[in-house]
Amino acid sequence: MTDKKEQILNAALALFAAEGYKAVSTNKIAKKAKVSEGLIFRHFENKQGLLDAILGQAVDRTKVLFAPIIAESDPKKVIERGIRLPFTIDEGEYPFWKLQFKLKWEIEYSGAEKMRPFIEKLAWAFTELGLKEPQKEAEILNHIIESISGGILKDGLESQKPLMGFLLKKYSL
Amino acid sequence: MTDKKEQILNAALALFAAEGYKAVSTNKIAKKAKVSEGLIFRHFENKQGLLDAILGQAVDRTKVLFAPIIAESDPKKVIERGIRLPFTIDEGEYPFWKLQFKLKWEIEYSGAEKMRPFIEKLAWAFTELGLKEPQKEAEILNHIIESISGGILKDGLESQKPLMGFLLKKYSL
DNA sequence: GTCTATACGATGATAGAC
DNA sequence: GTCTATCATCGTATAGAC
Repeated sequence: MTDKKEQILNAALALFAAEGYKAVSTNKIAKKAKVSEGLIFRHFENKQGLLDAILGQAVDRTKVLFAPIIAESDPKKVIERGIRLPFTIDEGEYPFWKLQFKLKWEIEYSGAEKMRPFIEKLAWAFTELGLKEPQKEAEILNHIIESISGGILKDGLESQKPLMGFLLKKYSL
Repeated sequence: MTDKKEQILNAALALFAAEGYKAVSTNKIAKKAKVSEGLIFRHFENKQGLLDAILGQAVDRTKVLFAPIIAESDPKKVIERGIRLPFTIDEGEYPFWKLQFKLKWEIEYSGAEKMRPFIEKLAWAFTELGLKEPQKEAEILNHIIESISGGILKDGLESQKPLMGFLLKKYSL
């Protein structure tokens, strides 16, 4: 944590999440990390390498996030946990997830791939519950969850909170 | 159309939508528009002014887009048109709307304001149809429509098309 | 591992001629 | 209205000393 390499990573994540990848200069990162600018290039070769280092965690962090849902064997609980998911993210992790949403539009960077296991699990749950078109139910619910997540990341938890209880009722949980 | 100012506007819109505001240089815009770089600053003062000129249309274009829905007096038709909306956007307008989505994350730029009349109309429709929590129903449907729109803009119409018929059924239309 | 100094192309923007 | 030439600054990246 007091390691300079860590400081660079933390500063870069915070700045990229707040202002975007292109908008942030290595100079700015160095200043925020209280480190010389050259050190960034020693550790990460170039600016892209710095972004890659941050993004390298994304696959793992997404897996961790979805793990309890994937492991769940009760279909109703799968839906419930899915709906609750965006509301249970630790605020300290907001910058990281905000960066994922930003990059989805700033560069091509496919976040869709990482959602697949989650969507499939939702589809499985809807199948178990006897819904007619489980795959499409799953995709719609995923759309809702993704859009709500975006809303939380952009406008704060409070802006979306009323929707959680409503959704749980709507999916009769 | 053959007007140089128009050429700049068109080139800038296409490039901003494809690569983002920060990522595109005035030099690149000038080359695409087949115009001298200096002319951009004669017409728009600075790069931000060029973006503002493009964004100036956003409020009006959004109004035009929602106008038929706002004017609709049959609540069922309101829901139906809302669901169909993202699927009926002219492909030639994709760059413009893609830019709106991009900027929502690249700069603060509130697109939320412009959606309000639409959400309120949905809420009115759900009220007419006797739903328990029309306001929340409206916000959820808006989330779905927004996320689907994003999907179309990012991955193409085909990626989302199967969901339209399903949604119409789900809302029993 | 870390810092200072610096190369050098790109970028937003201006001045002046036509 | 439009172009060419030009500028100051910023941005990424490297070299070399400690």
